[in-house]
Amino acid sequence: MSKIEDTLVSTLKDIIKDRYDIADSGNMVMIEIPKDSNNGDYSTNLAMRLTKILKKRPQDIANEIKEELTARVKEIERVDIAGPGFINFWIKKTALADVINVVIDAGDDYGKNDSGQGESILVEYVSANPTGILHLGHARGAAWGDSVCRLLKASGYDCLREYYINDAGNQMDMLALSVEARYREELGLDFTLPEDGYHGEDVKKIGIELAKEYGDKWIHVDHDDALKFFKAEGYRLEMKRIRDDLEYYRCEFDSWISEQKLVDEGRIDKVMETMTEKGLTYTEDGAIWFKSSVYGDDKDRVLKKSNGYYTYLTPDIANHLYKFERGYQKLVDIWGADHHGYIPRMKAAIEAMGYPKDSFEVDIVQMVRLVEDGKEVKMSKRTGNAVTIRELCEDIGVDAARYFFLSKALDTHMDFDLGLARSKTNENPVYYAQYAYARISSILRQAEKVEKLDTYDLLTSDKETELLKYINEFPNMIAEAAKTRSPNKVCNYIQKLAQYFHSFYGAYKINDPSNEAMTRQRLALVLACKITLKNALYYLGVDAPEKM
RNA sequence: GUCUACGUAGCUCAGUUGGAUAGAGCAUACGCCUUCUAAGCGUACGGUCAGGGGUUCGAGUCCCUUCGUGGACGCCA
Repeated sequence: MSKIEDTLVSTLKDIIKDRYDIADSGNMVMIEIPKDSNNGDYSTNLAMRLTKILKKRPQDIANEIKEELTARVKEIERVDIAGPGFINFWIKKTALADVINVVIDAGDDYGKNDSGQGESILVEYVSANPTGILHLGHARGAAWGDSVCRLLKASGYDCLREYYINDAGNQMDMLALSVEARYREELGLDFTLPEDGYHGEDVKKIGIELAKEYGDKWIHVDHDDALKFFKAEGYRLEMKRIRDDLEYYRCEFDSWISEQKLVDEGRIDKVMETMTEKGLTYTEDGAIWFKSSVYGDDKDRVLKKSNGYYTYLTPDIANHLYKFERGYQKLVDIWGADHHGYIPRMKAAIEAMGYPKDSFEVDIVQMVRLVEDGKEVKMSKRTGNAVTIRELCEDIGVDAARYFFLSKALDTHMDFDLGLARSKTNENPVYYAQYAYARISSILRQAEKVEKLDTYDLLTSDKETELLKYINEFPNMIAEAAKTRSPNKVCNYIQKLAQYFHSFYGAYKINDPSNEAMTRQRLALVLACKITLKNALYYLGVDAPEKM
């Protein structure tokens, strides 16, 4: 929260304490920036909220608060009571401009805040199986998860970005068989690709690579050894591809958790054991079931199949418990919409094992439809398969891809307009924002000197005030976006900031040799604007170009 | 059929624990470059917040219901 807002809130709290003896334990006192600037620089609905407690008319309460407020806060220029009891206040222009020096001093750190108060939070995202290429379905969740973590880190959360690798299930055996088939194919031998196997280009390439490197060596060894080899190599090469794609897409991870490692450390058997000891399981039809319906799931779920193998659920429970065991207070997973029905059973497991139910949250990524010229693009033209992340980014650029995915709330079905993302025109929001940045950079390059000043008394026009107020809001917005895990708020902010800047630019000539004092003050404002815009783009993982 | 999300302007979407006359961008129409990046700015047009009911000082927001769309309903992962 900025200095002025801080002052306002704490003063309002003091006032209701002193005058009405009401201690604000939660967030009774809130100030907001009215949508309509005729309603003040800031506004509070405090009087209306107190009306029930005090049993007085909101207008009367508002008037009492107004008196106290004008007496106590010197930065306030004017206070009005409006509508049903809103208290609106105007801040002295000179106080608003203080933000310029705050921004310039903070630099890359402007926007950082401590709203997270060190809460530890583990975010698991992407976690695609190492059996195929990352495609469109992963791209939205990947950009989202990455940006959410950038926001959390900036807001003082202790955040760990984690990728869970499903490298132990029977899909890995299927991968081995698929790789083997492609290997044989490349060697010109007869082969059969399993029906449930992986038919993608990626596996085919792995077969070709292995044939090139090893010749027919793996045809002549013991078949089990060969399969072990194909599994290991398939896994290694698939993971390498995934990591390369994610890096290219600017998604970073702090931790890669292997399911196989959980198996080797005995964590899955341990979970099974503990759940049984706690009486959470029963045996039926030769399988071991988890009484998940007791904890809110639709029905009970199998943990161990009658053939003795675990289902997908059991290692995943171990995966999540391991997060708690490492000391994380809060777990956030980002899952595709097709896993939606899986949430209740995982929540059930977490609750059953004694952890608070709401310490685990899942953000669901709704489906994305690729659209071009008004028609849905289902398949890649090149490969005939699902469109991959890399293919998408090579077409429209990483900046546009990330920005588009981040600009819509995660839980809405999204149409991704390829033509729009590709276009380098004003229709495209990414270019709108980046253009503003390039324009700012150009202005600053041409200036003789840009520096902090002691006073900004000339920045009093509506357009300047608008910019100042909005720049001042930035750390609040970041805190809010982190708390609600909503990078789309940052996109909205960027669009509006760019708009304010473009409008300001259109109204005034900034480098004006005939008015040096004004030029210096405006240049400092432009610099603050540049820093804010750059930082905002950083939280999205989008580049801020100096030139376009 | 059951569960779960979503439904806001012609299109794509915002809308911050319920607040003031529901907002942007695009599209459409009309203006603005001998001047710091026109990839820009400005003006206008555009709404039964899917329909209905309820909760209250106040509902796009919360609850119920109908309709529509997507997804999930395996001893798959």
